[in-house]
Amino acid sequence: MPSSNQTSSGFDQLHERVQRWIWQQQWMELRDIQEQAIAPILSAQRDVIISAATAGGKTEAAFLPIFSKLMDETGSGIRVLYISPLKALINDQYRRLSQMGELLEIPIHPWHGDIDAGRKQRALRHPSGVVLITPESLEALFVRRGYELAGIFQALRYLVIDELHSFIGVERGKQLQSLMHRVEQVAGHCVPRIGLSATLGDMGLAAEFIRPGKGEKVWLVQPEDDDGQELKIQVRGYRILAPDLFEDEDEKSEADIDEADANEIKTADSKDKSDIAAHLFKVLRGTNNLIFINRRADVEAYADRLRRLCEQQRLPNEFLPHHGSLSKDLREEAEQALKGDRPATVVCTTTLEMGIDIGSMTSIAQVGAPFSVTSTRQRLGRSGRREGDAAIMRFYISEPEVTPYTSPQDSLHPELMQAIAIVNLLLKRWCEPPVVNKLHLSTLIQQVLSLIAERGGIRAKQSWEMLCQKGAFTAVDQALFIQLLRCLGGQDLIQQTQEGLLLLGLKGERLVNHYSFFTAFQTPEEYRIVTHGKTLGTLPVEYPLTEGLYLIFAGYRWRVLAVDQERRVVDVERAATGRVPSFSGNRGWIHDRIREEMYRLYLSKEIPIFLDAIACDLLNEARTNFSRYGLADSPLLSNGQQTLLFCWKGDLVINTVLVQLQARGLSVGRDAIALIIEDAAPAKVLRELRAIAAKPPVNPVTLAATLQNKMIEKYDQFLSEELLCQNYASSYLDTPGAWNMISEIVSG
DNA sequence: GACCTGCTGCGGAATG
Repeated sequence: MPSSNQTSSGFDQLHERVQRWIWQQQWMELRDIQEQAIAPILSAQRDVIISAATAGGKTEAAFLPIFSKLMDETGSGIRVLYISPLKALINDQYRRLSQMGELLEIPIHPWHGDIDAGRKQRALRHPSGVVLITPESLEALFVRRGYELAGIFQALRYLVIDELHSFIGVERGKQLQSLMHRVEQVAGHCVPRIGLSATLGDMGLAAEFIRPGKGEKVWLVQPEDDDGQELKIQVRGYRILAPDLFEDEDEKSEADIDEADANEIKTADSKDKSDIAAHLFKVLRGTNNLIFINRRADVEAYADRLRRLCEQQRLPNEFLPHHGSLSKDLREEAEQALKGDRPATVVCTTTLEMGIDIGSMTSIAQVGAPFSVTSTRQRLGRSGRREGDAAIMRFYISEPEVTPYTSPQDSLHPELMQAIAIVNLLLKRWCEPPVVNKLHLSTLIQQVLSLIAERGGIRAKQSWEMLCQKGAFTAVDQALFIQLLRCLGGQDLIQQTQEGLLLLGLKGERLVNHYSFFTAFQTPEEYRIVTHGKTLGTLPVEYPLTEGLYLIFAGYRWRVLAVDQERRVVDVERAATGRVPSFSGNRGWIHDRIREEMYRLYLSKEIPIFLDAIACDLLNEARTNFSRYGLADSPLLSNGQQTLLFCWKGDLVINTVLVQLQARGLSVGRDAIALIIEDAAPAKVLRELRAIAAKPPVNPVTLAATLQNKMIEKYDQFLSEELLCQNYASSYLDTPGAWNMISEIVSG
C-alpha cells in the first residue's frame, strides 16, 4: 500500500481511478520524474520533455497524468498519438499500457506495418483512445486518408514522442517534426507534445526540436539525483601480432575452402580475437550480459567463436547474435533468451542499445572503441539497473604490435586512445549534442509530395507556409523552396495547373503510391537468406553470393545451395565451415570533443585507473611514438612519398579540410586520425594550408561544388546541382571549424 | 571505418 509519501501534491491531482491503478501496482511511492511531470502534463497547456535513464519510469510519468486528463472528457476521436521509432517498442508499450487502459476503459490501438489491416480499419471506424504508431505509418495515414484526418484528430489532446533523442538531427526526425506540425494543422488546434528521452547532451536543442521556434517554453523534467549509481569500468588492451610476411592466410580465396579446411580456419583466428573471446567466455558465462560490437561481421565472428567454445566444453550454448540483418524471429529468440531462466549473453550491434525491455544485465562488454559518448552511456545503462547494483562495463581494445613496418598513425594506437577519451568524457558527464542545422532537402521533397497527396492539390505559397515558414523546414526560405519546386516540376514529380495549384505529376504519383515512399531514409537492396523455408536474415546484394559458398551467419555455418537472382532469395544448409560475410556500411561521424580529448591524452602523463596492464603499456607506447614523431610541435609528418596531417578534430572538420586540400589539386585520402597527402612534402602542404588561412573561411556551398559525389539521402537524386551543394554544405561541411584548425596549425 | 529504423492496398488463391 502507498506510504505517506504517496499523498504528495502530484499524486492527489491524479484521477481517482488512476490512483487506484497505482495502488494495485503496490508502488511505495512515485518516482521523482513521475511526481514532477504530473502538474505540467495535466495542465495540457505546455510541451514537456521527460529525460531520464533507461527504465526510469518515463512511460508512466507521461501516461499517469495523460490518462487522468482523458478520464474527465468524452467525445469521439483519437485522444493521444504516441509515436515510437520502433515497432518492437510499440508492441512492448501496448502490453504495458493496455493493462492500465483496460482498468480505465480507454482503448489502446497499436498501429504499424505488422499490425493486421483489418484491425486498423476497425480502429478508424470509431477512432478513440490512444494510438501507438510509427512516423512511417502516420505518413501513410496522411497520404492515403488525407480527407478523413480532420475528423480523426479533432479531439486530439496529446502527442507523445518516445525515444526522442533518436530522432534529433536525422532525416527521420525532420520527417517527425513535419508530421507533428501537419497533425496540428488538420486537428485545427495546438496539441501539447510530450517527449520521452534518454539523457541528452543539450536539453535546449531537444526543446527546440520538439517545438521549433518556442523551445524556451518547453517544460523540462529531469531526475534530481541522477548519479547515485556506482560504475565499474575496465579498458583491456590486446596486441595484434604482426603478420608473418611469407604466409598470408587472406590470399586464400573463399572458393578454396571446403569441409576439410574447418580446422585451418580455426587456427587462422587472430590471436587477439581468440584471447578476447576466451576472456568473454570465462567472465560472462553463467550470467546475462550484452556484448556490443561495432560491426555486424564481427558480431557473427564472435558469436561463432563463443558458440564453439561452449560446444568444445560440452555446454549448452549461451551466446546468441543480434543485429539488423537478422530476421525478426531470430532476434526475438535472442531477446527472449535474455528474459528467460537460463543464463544468456547476446552479441549485438546498436540494436539492443535502446527500446524494448530486456531486464537488467550483469555486465556490458564493448569490443573495439565506441564511436560516441552518447551511445556508450546508453549501453552502460543496460547494466546494474537494480537498486544497489554497480553498472559494469569492460572494453576490449586491440592494437597492432609496433614494428619497423608499422605506419605512424597505427603506432599511435588511436583505437585505444578513442576508447579512453570516451570513458573520460563519460565520467565527466558530457555527451554529444545533436547536429541540428541541416537543410534536409531530401526529406522536404518527401513532405511536399505527401502534402500534395494529402490535400489532392495545394498552392505553392501555402505549401511553403505549411512546411517551411510555420513548419519543420524553417531554414528553407521562399526562394530556395521555389527552386526546389522547379526541380520537382522539371522531372514530372509535380505539375502546376493554370490556376496555380500544385498537383502530383506522373512520376510523383508512382512514387507516392508505392509503400516505400513512407520512409524518409534510404535502404539498400538485399538478398533474403533462407534455410528450409525459414528466413534467417538478409545480406546486401553487393556481396557476391554463389552456389557452394561457405558462410557464417546468425551464429551458425552454412553452405549456399542456390541463389535466385530474380526473387533475391538465397537457399542455404548447415555446414561445418564458413566465412564471415561483409555487410555494406557507411562511415560514422566522431565529435570534435572526442578528438580533442585524445590529443590531450597524448600530451598528458596521467594513467587512468581503469586500464589493465597491457592497455597501460599500449598507452605509454602511443605517447612515446607521439613524441618521437614530434606531433606535439607539428601535426605534419613526412612518411615516404606521403605527408600525414593529423587533425585532432571531429570528422566534420576533417572532411572539410580534406575537400579543401583536394580542391587545391592535392591527392588526399584519409585514415582514422590523419589525412594522407600523396606526392607532397610537408613544406608544400604547409604552403597550401597558409594560403587557405590567409583568406577568410571559404563559402561551404562553393566548396561543395568542387565535389563529385554528393547524393547521399533518399531523394537527393531529384535535386539540381545547386541545391545538392547547399544541402551537402549544410550537413557535411564545417568551414569555420576547418579554418580555425588550419589557422592554429600555420600560426603554431 | 559503423550502426539502426520502416512500409499500403489490392487481387487472387486457399481454407473453414
